[in-house]
Amino acid sequence: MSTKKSRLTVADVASAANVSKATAARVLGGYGLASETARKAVLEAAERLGYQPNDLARSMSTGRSGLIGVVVGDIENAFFSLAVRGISDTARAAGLNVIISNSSEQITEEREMVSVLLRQRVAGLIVAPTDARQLDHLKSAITSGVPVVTLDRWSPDLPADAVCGDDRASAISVLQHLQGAGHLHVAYVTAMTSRSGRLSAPEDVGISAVRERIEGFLAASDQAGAPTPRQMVFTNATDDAATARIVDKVLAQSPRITALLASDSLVGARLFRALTNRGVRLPRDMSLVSWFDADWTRVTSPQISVVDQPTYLFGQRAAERLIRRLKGDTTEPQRLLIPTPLIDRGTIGPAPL
Amino acid sequence: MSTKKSRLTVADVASAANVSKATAARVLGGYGLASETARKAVLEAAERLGYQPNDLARSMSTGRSGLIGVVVGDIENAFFSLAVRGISDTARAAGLNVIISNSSEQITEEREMVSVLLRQRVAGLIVAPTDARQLDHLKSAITSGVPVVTLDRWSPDLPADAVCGDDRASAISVLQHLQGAGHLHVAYVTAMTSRSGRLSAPEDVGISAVRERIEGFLAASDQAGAPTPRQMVFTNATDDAATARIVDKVLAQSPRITALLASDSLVGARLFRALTNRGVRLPRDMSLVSWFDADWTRVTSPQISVVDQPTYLFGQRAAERLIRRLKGDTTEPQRLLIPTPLIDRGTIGPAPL
DNA sequence: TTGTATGCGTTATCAG
DNA sequence: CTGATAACGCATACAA
Repeated sequence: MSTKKSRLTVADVASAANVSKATAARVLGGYGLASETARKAVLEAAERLGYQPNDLARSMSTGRSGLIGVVVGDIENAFFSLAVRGISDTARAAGLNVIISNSSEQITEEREMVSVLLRQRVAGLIVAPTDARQLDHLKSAITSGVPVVTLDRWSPDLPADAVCGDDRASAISVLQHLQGAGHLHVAYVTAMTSRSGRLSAPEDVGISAVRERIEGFLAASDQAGAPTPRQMVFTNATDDAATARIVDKVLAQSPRITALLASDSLVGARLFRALTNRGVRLPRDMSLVSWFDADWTRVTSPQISVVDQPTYLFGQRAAERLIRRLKGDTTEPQRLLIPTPLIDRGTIGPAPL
Repeated sequence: MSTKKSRLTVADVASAANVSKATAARVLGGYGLASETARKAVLEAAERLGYQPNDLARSMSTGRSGLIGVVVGDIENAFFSLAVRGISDTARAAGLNVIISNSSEQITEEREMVSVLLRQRVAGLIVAPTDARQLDHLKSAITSGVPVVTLDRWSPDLPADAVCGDDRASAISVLQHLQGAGHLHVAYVTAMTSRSGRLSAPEDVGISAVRERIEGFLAASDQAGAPTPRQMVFTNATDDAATARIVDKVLAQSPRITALLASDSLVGARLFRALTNRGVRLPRDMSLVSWFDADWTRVTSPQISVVDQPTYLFGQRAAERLIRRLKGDTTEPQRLLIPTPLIDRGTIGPAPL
């Protein structure tokens, strides 16, 4: 009799409590006025029947969805999953739910995911844009009133808050540190794909964080008088086999390369394995610095020197900024740079020779 | 003039195309009939205006939300983030979106998250229940018509599909393997918290996967004639310091413990660090096997022997099962056991003495 | 303080 | 084939 519909509504509670739908809605929604007696009757009825509000309907009415959308490159990567945790924790504390999706670092997937999230009427978006030159989908989100915060990446073309590491500066300071230890010939290795296996132009690097690190790398190399620094940027380190081939090239190169920079912790692990397999000893034969303080960097011997990117904090800050926007902050978009200090563990040594 | 409301609706498109709302809805929604001319007019207008459907409203109308809710113990843990990736990929391919939340392995948080997801009217739930003895919230979800699939964990009390590793069997086979190498005194180390630091009773282990592994461990120990196997289960390995204390206890114990089982890869890494710090050499002085084939297990030397839990596959299978349920499958709930083979890399050696 | 009536943007029914 | 019109579950002006 009573259970003809799938789930109960305010109307059911209202009639059970002998009040109008509006009154029941008011006390259940926690807004407007209601007498103490009415309130008690409604709450008692709701409890007894096991009423659960329908947030979908509420969102339709209010226009607010209570959802924020997140698009990261790859949730499997600890870099992002830590950031996601930071976002989740902060969002939840503010009563917001989080929908997460992956772009697999591909612009078509990123567009698709943003579109899906927009259709779900998310209140705001946190995105790690995979290509700084293709931001139209994010621009139009902003135009249509959905605030966007970019994570780990940034573009001057996009009027959105950004939370990033200080990539250019940290690349420079790492390189200077290495130069101080006598390393003139340093290579930068990234999983970014390219035809030639070497860097064409820094402008061709879609992920702004990587581009800025490379720019810093090139600037510091130039300044130290390193020859052909652009030839020292190796791309396509997408798996163990490809990375092993890069290591072979590196080891064969003359003048001898004495230090390696890994663009992220996955590349770092691949480099470490390839070097170890070839009997190269760290840091005696080769120095190594990896971006991101991943777990694995502290179980090797020696432990790996890293550029520490506190991505949980990235996530927290990004969520905080977004929440501020959702509360109506309309000040100028801000770019928040989070320091990413070098933690020199055991893989920076004096340059051999 | 034209842009008075925040976003456009079918009505806007309809009037722009000079058709009725109903007709516009039909072609935009891809249901019902429409003449070729009407269809063209509507699509053209939608394109021109930049119409984007409102999935919230659609969900309200249809009752289907197109969302599935996921509650894992900790998204930072590669075990879960891999599984989440498997879920996401599979769900997306079926046109479903995924809302992810963390329980932090605490039942109150798990309850809260399930409740939030239910209010969002998710179509189904994938949960890694943190306590097999507290499942009422999941039961009532099922009762109210929301299918549930449990991930990595399982309870006979819950009428839900489950996708798990074969924990009991793999624990037994690992122990037998160790026994074959002469190890009689083996310890099991877990991050589960307990007052005493040792196992009281297996029934007190809330996470069913861990309980089953411990049961297997105890059974195989008993059968091999190991004395007081229950004393060989060490709890509270929640961080490096606590784990180091456990290692001290282990090393001090007599008869000498010659092999360690790590309940997950975080515990494994902590054990590895503590052992290494103390100059214990693997596998000469101590053998070590960790559950989960985490990244870090292949950069140590020697590489770590692991029980391989293919959690991406766990996620895929769980999503597939859920999708099947959403399509109306009402057959008996099934428990899918996924093999978790031992990969013996370099940390199982002959027992010393 | 409470109730009535209407709107949110869809889908879906049912005459024309 | 098309067009009114009524849901869906809640919020909210406005009236009582």
